[in-house]
Amino acid sequence: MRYDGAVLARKRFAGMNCGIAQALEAFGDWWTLLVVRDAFFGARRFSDFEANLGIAKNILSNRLARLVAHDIFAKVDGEYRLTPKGEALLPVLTALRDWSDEWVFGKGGEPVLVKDRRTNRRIPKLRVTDADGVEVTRRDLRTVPGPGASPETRRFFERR
Amino acid sequence: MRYDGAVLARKRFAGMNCGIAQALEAFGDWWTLLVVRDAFFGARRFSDFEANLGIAKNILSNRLARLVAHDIFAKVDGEYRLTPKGEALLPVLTALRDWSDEWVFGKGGEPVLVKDRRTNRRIPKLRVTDADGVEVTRRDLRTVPGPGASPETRRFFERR
DNA sequence: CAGGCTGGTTTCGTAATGCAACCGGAGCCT
DNA sequence: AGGCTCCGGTTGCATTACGAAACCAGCCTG
Repeated sequence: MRYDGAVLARKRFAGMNCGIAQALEAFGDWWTLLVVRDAFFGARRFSDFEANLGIAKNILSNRLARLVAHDIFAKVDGEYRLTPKGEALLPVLTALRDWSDEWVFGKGGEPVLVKDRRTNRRIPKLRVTDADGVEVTRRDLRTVPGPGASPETRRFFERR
Repeated sequence: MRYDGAVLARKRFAGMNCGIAQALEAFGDWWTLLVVRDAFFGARRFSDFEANLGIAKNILSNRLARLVAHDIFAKVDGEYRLTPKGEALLPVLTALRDWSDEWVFGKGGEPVLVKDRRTNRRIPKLRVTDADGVEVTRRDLRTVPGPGASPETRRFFERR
């Protein structure tokens, strides 16, 4: 299946001036992020993803095409490989797993553990910190328009 | 609209033995994470979300109900507030923004900047590190079944 | 008590999903 | 050559979810 650019563009956020919306445009549906996850686990071929996920072939085909279109996967020698842009999703996947380990499964209920291959020690949870490395919460943060802010975005922050 | 538990359950992954799938079960569609983002920006009332996102009322109603069902929001005095479980999504949102800032907008194109309220310095990007604080990549990692792994999950890792 | 605002629910057309069947090429046998 | 069987899809079609707009019920406010 060819990626026609319109999938998930129910209401297009492709032009939305927000990084989170942009990220969701690239992999913001049910399957897409699971496909990426499997790629991190080592899946490369169409049949790898198909077997691991139990996804319908047409949907898988569409999602892979989309990921290639977004330069998250590259198709070489009939295999789908993570690009640097795709590899850069590691913190996203890690944050999601951290969250569910803590709030869905709870301590001792983690279905998978991620360890350092050499030291065999667990990877610590991601922390949002200030420039000095001190952990911060939502209340310590201030969100301001950046250099790429649209007029609309600026207006939004002025209103607040 | 009442949350009937079936939304997004095209194929239910609610029981899937994977944290990422679990996270997606809670907020795995287009709008839901944007609703959460807006809550982090300070939105509390139905009309706040509606105005910021331009979302249809029925969809918003459904998503809010789902977020309440998943204990990410709590409805108190007619307002939707982030629970601790919801606040814990900060690293997820941060990871998504980090990624799009780097790979979609590029340096100097960031639509929004997140700063420390006191020091006014930017929050550094999230890094996946080993136990000593050294940044690691996908190739440094090994994924193993955890204490909560289902037999199916264990089999999957044995096969590899 | 008319009118407006908030916070929804209902209706209904449209778009995405997912199952199953089909298909074309490559690599074997024989 | 002829036929078998994977692999990697595409096509067709029924089902389901999504989303825009209309509607509605409570609560203020004048």
